[in-house]
Amino acid sequence: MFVVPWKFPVKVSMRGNVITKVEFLKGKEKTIARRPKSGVAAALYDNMLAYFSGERISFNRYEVELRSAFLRRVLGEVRKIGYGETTTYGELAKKLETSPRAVGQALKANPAPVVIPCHRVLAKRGLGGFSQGLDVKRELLRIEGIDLIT
DNA sequence: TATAGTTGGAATT
DNA sequence: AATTCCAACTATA
Repeated sequence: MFVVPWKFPVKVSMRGNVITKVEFLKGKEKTIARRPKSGVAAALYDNMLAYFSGERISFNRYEVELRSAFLRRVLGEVRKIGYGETTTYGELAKKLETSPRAVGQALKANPAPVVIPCHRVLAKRGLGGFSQGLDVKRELLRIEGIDLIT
């Protein structure tokens, strides 16, 4: 487990080389940022720092622990969304032949925001929701240069 | 199994 | 613009 310093510090939990959880602290908890010495964790830490400073980073090579097959299906599709691009719940639902609501649920259950870019999935009108807080979602979109209309 | 709740969307008033 | 219905999935009892 390690924490990446940012506007909203990011806490990353891992088991081996697999990411199990990513969360934003938003100043609620106090955790000291520290950098892993080596391995996948160190690479991820560096990638995150670069990402938050505006570099076009892809986290697709990192493995994330996903419980259900449905979650893997939906989030797998989400990971195909490129940097700076967006899609909607409806689009995903159509592609996966499911309902927009089910997609929303899967995204809410996403254990690793940022690594799996669920923030690039918006509602058809406006900007859906975000389990870690909408302020975080807006900030992430802003970093990638996506302008919100509403 | 039954039921209610979801980061939605479309239809209807 | 506000309300109502729909759909696929999950969590809970």
